[in-house]
Amino acid sequence: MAKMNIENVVASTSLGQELDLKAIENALEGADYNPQQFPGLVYRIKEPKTATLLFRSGKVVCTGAKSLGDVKIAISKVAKDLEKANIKISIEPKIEVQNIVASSDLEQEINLNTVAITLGLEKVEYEPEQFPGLVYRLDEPKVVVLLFGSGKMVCTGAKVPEDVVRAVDKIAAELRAASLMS
Amino acid sequence: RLRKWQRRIRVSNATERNLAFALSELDRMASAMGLPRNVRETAAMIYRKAVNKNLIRGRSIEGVVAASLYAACRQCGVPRTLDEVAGSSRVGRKEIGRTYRFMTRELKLKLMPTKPQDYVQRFCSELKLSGEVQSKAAEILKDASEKELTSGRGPTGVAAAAIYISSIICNERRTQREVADVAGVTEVTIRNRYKELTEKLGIDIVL
DNA sequence: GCTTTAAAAAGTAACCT
DNA sequence: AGGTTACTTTCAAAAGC
Repeated sequence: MAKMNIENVVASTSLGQELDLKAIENALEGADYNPQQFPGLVYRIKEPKTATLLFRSGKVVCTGAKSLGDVKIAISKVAKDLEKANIKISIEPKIEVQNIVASSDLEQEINLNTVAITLGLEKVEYEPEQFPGLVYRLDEPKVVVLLFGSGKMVCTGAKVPEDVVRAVDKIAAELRAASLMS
Repeated sequence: RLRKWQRRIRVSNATERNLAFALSELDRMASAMGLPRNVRETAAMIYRKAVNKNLIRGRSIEGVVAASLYAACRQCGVPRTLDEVAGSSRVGRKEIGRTYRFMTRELKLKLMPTKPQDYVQRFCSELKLSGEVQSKAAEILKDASEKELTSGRGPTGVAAAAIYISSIICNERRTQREVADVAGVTEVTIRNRYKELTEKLGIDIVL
């Protein structure tokens, strides 16, 4: 019933050692470093298609992965590339998922104006002038869901896939309870 | 003790000075936007409430004034878009929007989402269209709403298309460009909304 | 608050033919 | 009139302004 698709996973970790970003930029293809603009070096790899941010402190942020498994694969590849380019990584990176973005579908058209007025106390924001989606903030799980007139949704802020499922189920239940959806 | 009094006087002066500045800025913007007195008074009331709740901390007076005006227009049923408000302010659209969200939250202002119908009178007046066109547009918008043709679409764009269609039906035709300029949307948007409304509401327009 | 990254949703906008 | 690209919204981490 709840077709949920993970679209993006953001995770962080640390290589446990300081990095010479200038040297890495020159050694790796696909590495961009503009300290004037941003303190992190951007390293893109094609498989899994991701963009990893490397910081002088050794802290790492991986974005773009389509699954939790891809995050591990991507970070392992980045570490391997760094070693090939002379930098030896001594520790096994402990990965922390920071955010999961997923899409889902209620498979029914929704009247956003009615939803905003009916459930519009503290958790709903709907400004069609600015953005077509209704912003729905949940406390438990602590995520934000964008609900569109088509019934399609985007859930962000989740730490684990289960948060997305719970959020979608919770919203569907609330809409049904208010007869805003069958 | 004398010090204490002097400080109170200083604070009092600063508070009064800021309030005076805010109200003059509010009046300047309201005049530039051609807003009626009731909207100005509502905005001033909202601004005073914001001051009383210390919502100005970390924000500019001009930003809070602009957001107060934006909120007042909506509360009075004669909304202006954030772009229109920003056009008369030194503060950008993005910040006015943020301040507006913050204020509605803190002051518990429960404003309804803006609807296309809220713009019909103003746009028709600027286009010098008759009450007949306004009524026709209102009729179209009512049907559009019932058939879920307004969810997620920009209210001004839907209103513009309904007015464009009505102007043709009532033989008071305005071009897409004329309506687009008044509504602050592009001709492409009017064309898209026009196509959807005529097709899904079964309106036949013979050009 | 900003800067940078990625990604989806649906609408609107900008630019080019 | 189309078509393509791009921006709007949401989220989190990183280091530093």
